[in-house]
Amino acid sequence: MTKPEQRRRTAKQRILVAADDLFYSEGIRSVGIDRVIAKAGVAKGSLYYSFAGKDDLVCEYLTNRHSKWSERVAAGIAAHTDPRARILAVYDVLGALFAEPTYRGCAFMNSIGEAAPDSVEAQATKTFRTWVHTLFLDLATDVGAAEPQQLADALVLIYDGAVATAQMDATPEAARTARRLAELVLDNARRASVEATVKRERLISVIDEDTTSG
Amino acid sequence: MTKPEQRRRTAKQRILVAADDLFYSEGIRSVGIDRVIAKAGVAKGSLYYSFAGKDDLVCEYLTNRHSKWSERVAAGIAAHTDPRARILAVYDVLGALFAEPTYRGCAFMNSIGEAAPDSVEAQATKTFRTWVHTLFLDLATDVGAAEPQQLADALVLIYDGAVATAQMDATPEAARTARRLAELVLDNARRASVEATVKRERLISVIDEDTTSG
DNA sequence: TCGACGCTAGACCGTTCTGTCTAAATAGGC
DNA sequence: GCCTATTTAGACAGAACGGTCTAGCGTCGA
Repeated sequence: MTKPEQRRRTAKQRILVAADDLFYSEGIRSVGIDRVIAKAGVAKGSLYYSFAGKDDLVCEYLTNRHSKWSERVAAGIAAHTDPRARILAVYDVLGALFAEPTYRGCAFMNSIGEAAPDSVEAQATKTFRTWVHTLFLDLATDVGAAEPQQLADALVLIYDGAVATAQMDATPEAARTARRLAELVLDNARRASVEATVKRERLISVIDEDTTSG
Repeated sequence: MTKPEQRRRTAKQRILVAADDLFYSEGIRSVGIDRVIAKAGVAKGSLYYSFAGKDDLVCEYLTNRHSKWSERVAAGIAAHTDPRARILAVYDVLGALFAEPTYRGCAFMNSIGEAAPDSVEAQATKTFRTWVHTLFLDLATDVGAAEPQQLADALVLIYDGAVATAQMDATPEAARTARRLAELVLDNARRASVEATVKRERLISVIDEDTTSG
């Protein structure tokens, strides 16, 4: 048994690091097993000792991408307490991501573009999307929106738009545009929420009057 | 010389139709030459007689996608005269696209996800993106925005977001969300434009007073 | 000391890939 | 009918693909 704390990285870890780099920057189908093991500096047998096959490696690659990204977003959100600021923080984290020279879009978006509908990529993407939607629905609920689902849908679309625009135009500026858009949507949602509250209170007072007089 | 109008489709045309279907639905790298010619019902020699290679075929596939889509968008815009309605029409065309059962996202987005930075896919995508930006900048200018570039950036991001969301969540609903967002952005831009006009007029009247009194 | 575990080097297999080539058939314009 | 352009079927090449297998090496816990 090797201890988890060891000086030199394990072969499996080095494979995952190499695969992450290559798969993300060049696409999954474009990168062969041989290139992964060459970059990792391991023997072919090590790959098939640690992974059931390429699909298994791809699955771990996407799973790691998911967990690392969700942790990063969670950290960005956790830096704020104000519900509105917590939402906008997501787009700031995106901005930092876009600014990285290695940025090449969403790993899941890129993977399903070259994968079959029933592939491991599709499954991982489905899981990832569930996380995205849950994230924004929770945030939209916390901000006290009159229609949280509608707000969440808008925020998800803005999120996706930022990711896609930043990739295709190779500019981190998309994050600022997304943030501005999110602010606009939040302002609008707050206005709608206030109006709904006013309406409700008016209705209550009418009922009260009615009850009192009746 | 064969006339362009002939009963039976040319081998090249049939190859292009088959390639479009396969490349779009399964990804470029995932689809081999053999599958294309099998679907087209032509000999392998016909493919290499009409195209320099797979890259050339890919290039024509993307070029055709670009021209067909830009024509479709142009037609949607042309159905309206009001500048605001012309902008919103783009998202309605997207809605019709998303509703098609074969929809699988943006062909360019999918292609660069699996391609090298200096590939024909990247080149075609660059051309496509220039068209997207020009389209929205022209529309934003026509609507009389105070800052057309800023408005165009927002509309592009909403466009990209709709395309990405619709693909990843497999729902045409994204087009409606995008349209609502676009309306919000346009309302805001109009407000900003009016305010800017008021400010300018105030400034002018101040200068006039100054000139008269001085 | 020994055996299990993690790993290595590399040969090897069958398949699939893009692309070439040959040789013959089928048009259509003149 | 002739000439050229187009198309056919299929063998073939060379490379890359995912994956298997063997033989052996080091390390570390029991």
